[in-house]
Amino acid sequence: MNLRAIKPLHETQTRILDAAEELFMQHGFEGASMRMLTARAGVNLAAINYHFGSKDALVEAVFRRRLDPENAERIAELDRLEKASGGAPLAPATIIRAFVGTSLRMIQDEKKGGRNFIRLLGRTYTDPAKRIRALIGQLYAPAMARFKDAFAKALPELPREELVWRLHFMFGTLSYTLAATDTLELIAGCKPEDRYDAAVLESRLTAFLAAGLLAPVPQRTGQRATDESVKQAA
Amino acid sequence: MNLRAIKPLHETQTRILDAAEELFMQHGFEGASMRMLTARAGVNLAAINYHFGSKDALVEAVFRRRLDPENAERIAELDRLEKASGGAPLAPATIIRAFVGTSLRMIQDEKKGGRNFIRLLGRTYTDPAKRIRALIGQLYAPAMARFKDAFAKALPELPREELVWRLHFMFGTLSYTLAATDTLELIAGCKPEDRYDAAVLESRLTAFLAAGLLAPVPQRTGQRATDESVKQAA
DNA sequence: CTATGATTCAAACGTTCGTTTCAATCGAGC
DNA sequence: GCTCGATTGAAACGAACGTTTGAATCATAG
Repeated sequence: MNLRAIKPLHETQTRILDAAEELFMQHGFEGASMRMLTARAGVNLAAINYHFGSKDALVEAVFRRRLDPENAERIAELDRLEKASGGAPLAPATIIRAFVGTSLRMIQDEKKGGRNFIRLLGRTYTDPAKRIRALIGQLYAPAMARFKDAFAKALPELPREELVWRLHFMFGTLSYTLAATDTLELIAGCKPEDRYDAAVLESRLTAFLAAGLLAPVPQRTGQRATDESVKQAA
Repeated sequence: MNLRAIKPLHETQTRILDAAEELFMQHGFEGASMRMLTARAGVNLAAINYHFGSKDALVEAVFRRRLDPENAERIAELDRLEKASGGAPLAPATIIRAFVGTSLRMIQDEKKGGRNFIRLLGRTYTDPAKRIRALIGQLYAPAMARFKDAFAKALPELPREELVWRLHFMFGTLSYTLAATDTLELIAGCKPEDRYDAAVLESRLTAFLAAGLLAPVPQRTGQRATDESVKQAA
């Protein structure tokens, strides 16, 4: 009674999700219209509302399809690493590589979304729509908490507040790197064919991020004249 | 013949630019409609087309108003530092601080746009619309080239390709940090009142970025199985 | 005061948006 | 073969979009 339905249903839904992934990345969520999406997917205009309910629900489905497995994999890898170390704290670079590597592996695996989705994801972190950022945050929260604990265990001497900031910086570097396609050409001519070589990029990113994470904690000399400016902003 | 016109003309245009800065940040360029913008600015619906020509031209004006002076200031500060050093190469952290500091100073100075514009800017780096990214790139290009040369002089031993990547990472960290408002709360509870204390943030960011910039260059062991994946992506 | 050019105003333009409707089509179960 | 729920199809919905129009209003120069 349901076997019959699964095949073509899954087929249509998948085609819509694939088209949405690509067009959302190219034009944004508001810029990609229902008519563009359905035309690209080769389905009827009404199919999105029929299968997903609304355009907003489609956006959520696009992210859930990729992020739920990805973050599960991320956490599983961290579990594996900690189990293998037998209770000894992991090296920070190892934790970084576990987090970064999972994202970069998506680039190479078209089945997991490839570059399309990962660039869409990078752009969405800073999307102006609060609803969308909230969705992303919610999907990332468990993995984020898990990795934060791992870092705290690996760096017991680093002040908690400084750690939080540095995780913020690291997440920013990763998401921006995955999203940006122009800055690199802006800074200097860059061969695009090795720009997304995931293994090389993973090494570069891990080296950069690990060094930043382990940077000496700056003495807080900067607090002199800032109180008033904070107050005026309130 | 023109003095009379300057006052109210400037007044209306400024009100529109201020409203656009805020609403573009909150809703994005497509999400903020002409009717929202003019209502917030307290001007007639036709005023934007009258004074700026089109909505697209308004977007460009919003960025030009802030970025042209900002990047001029950035370059001037670098000139000043190099002149003061008397030909000796600058410390990388000094160059970073010059770049980062100019952005962060905007946060504290409402006359220069304050948080509103700087967050709008951070979000725009990854905007899906090619036209907008091209505009931002064009406005940043001179400052970018200038700072790239300064870093190359400060780090003669760092391979040029690695430097370009690390500038990419650094620019990403900065722009994401300025844009993101949610990730920090996601990672851990964070007192928002010191989140945008520019002086403290400048110290944190500079320490993080300088460490990343000076990280050991990773040996490129990652190139083993990546050739095929590069080809399949082409 | 009158004439002139700049600016504001209310109203409407045609287009496109996301969504809905309802008939047509499909495919398995009795 | 017929029935019935699931899916697709073509067409239309009202709303909102960016833009344009032409008259009204304003402030100055003569």
